[in-house]
Parts: sequence; structure tokens; C-alpha cells
Amino acid sequence: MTDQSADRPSLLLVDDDETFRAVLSRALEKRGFSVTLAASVEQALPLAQANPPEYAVVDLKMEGASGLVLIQVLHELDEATRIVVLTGYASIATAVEAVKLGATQYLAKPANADEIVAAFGHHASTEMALDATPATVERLEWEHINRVLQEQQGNISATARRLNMHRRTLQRKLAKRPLT
Amino acid sequence: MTDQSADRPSLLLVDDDETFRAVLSRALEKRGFSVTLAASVEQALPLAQANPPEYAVVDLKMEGASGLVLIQVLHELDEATRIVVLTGYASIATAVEAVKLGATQYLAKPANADEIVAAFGHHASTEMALDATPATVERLEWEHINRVLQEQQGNISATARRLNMHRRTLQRKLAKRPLT
DNA sequence: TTGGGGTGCGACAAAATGCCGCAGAGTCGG
DNA sequence: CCGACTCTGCGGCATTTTGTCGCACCCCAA
Repeated sequence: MTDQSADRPSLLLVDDDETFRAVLSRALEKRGFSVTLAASVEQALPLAQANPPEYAVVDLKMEGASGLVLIQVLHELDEATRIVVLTGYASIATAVEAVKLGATQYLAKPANADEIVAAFGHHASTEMALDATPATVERLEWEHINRVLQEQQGNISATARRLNMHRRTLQRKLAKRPLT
Repeated sequence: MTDQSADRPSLLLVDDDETFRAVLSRALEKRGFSVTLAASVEQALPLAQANPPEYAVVDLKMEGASGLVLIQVLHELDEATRIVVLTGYASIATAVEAVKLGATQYLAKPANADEIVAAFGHHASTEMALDATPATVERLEWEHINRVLQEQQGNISATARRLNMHRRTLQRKLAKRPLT
């Protein structure tokens, strides 16, 4: 992954959400990475084996094989690869697993590009990462709710059940615009 | 810690809750371990340095130094020591930290002796089942707060400022045990 | 029609948050 | 030593949010 951008660190981004993938890819390119995309573990494996990346962002739960498989392979290919795991289904057990398999850091979605870059650790060419501002809790909640709502095709009752939140509360939260 | 019980594996149990410590000690002795007790990291350090244990059970949050300090020392003394971390304030951020420092497994209290003993045998697997349920908003908030708190080296005022949250509110949230 | 799912919303009780202040601690420089 | 700055935890009380309940309505399939 040190193709024509030999001076930019290579990064493999693996996520089955096409929109998220495109947005994050752009943000990471802006921060100086040379990004290669994959929509699944199966798609990512040959890419990684051909050119082990310096950095990787791996969604944990995708169609097909688990992101855990990719973490293990990436780590075996090059122990120096810095792997950040992203997941909308965060749990301590999977965090332990991911780190033991070689992940550098484990982040719950939503996570913005600055947070992801900061999670790689100190990186000399991305000074702007040092000022990473964490999202407010309200922002986080809003994005999470809307993501699950979308997964439930806009069904408010189902979303409330899935989030273990009261429907009335969910309605109220959705009626409010989030602060920036 | 292989004093007169040369045929029983040595185990260092560090927890500032005297009752819990005594109960768990008894249970672990019944399971064949030779248990040494300590009520704090400060108390445990010289014990560990004198005789690095084969196994350790370390509470994360105690008066005085954090259990994370002890994990690091234990791991440096003997990489083969199997360390299980216990905490009533479980978070992904501390789980990641503990595992990176050398912990074998990370368990949320309450955890019984069987669970702890099983945890000593934990090995990373790519076969782990991934959660099908998205995190609740409360869980997401808890994990986010704890991640930023860790980034701010445990400074509550700084964390509150960074999260644009009132300090009192943050204190209250941190005092509550997270939902599982 | 019935039964099952969904929608939005108000009233009121309960819980959480915001705001303020208190008391204490530590660090640093003058 | 003092003052200035930071931090810590916590209670009292006002305000806001959430939980609970119920109402009214909708759609769809049997």
C-alpha cells in the first residue's frame, strides 16, 4: 500500500457501510493517509496480504467473516500495523478479544476521524490529531439513535425497543435538534 | 509463593474489600490455589517482587495506586503470570488498557470463583460471537465518558470541560455502576 | 369486524441535571 | 508564609428530562 503515495502512510479501511466508508475515507485522506477501501473481510484479506498496511480501521461486525479474523491476519502479517476497531455493538468481551488479537485500540461508533487518528497513537505527520475534540454525549446519542432508527427503517417503536429506551422519550429526543 | 504448597499453583489476590477478599480467597483455595492476599497495590508490590505468582486476581479500582500499575509490574516480573482483572466499574477503555498491560482477562464484578478460574484459561479467538444488539444509549455514554476520562488521566474537571458536561453531573454519573 | 402492529402527544410523578456554594487538598511562585 | 490557581467530593434546591399512562388515530391481514 505504498503504491504511488510513497510518502503517505498506508491505511486499509474495512467497513460494509458504503456511505460511512466513503466519508471516513475522505476524512482520513485529508489527514494525510493513503486509504485503500474494502467492504468486507473477504475483500480485505488479499489486499492486506499483497501489501500489509501501516494502519487499519476495521469494522467488527460485517456480512461474512468477523473483523476479528482480519485483525489476527493483519497482526500476523506485520505486528507493527496499528489497527483501530470500530463497532456499533461495543462490548468489553469483544474489546478484550480484539486487543489480544492485536488491535491497537477499540472504539464504539460513532467515532469521528480525529478520534480514530488519535487512537492510532502519536503520529508525526498528523499534528491536528493532537487537538481531537471528543463528541459531546448529546451528539453521540443523536447519531447512535439515528443510526439504529435507520436500521429499523424509521420504525420508532422498534428502535425504542432495540435501544431499550421508552418510546415517548425517543420521540422527544427525535423532536429536538442536536447541538453541534 | 511456592513456599510449603509446592504442588499448588500460587495466586496473588489483591482487593481492598476485605469481605470479598476473604470469600474469594477461600473459594480459590478450595479450587487448589495457594492464595496470598493483599489489600492494595502498595501492599502487593513487594509480595510480587519477592515471589512472582503464577496467577493473579487484581481489583482495578482501589484506594491508592490503580490496579493497572500492578498489572504492568506483574507482567514485567513474569510474562507467564495469568492476570485476571476485576472491577465494578467496567469500561472498554480500562479493559483495553489492562489487556495491553498484560492482563489475561477482564471481568466485571460480581464474578464468582468459577468464572475467575475459567478466565485464567482465556485465549483470544476469532470465533467469538459478536453481539447482535446495539449498545444502549446509557452504555455508550458510560464508555465515552470513561474513554475521555482516561485520556485526561482521570482528571474529572478536565473531562467535564471536554465533554461540555457539568462537573457535578459527571461525578454523579461516574458514581453509578454501569448497567451490564 | 377483530387483532396486531404502528403513529403522535398531554398530564403528572419520578429521576436526572444544572447551579451554587461549601470544605478541603495540592502545587507553584513571590 | 501567602495568594492564585488547580483539583477533589458533596448537599440543597430549582429546572429539565424521563417514565408511565392513557388517549386518539392509522394501516394491514385474517
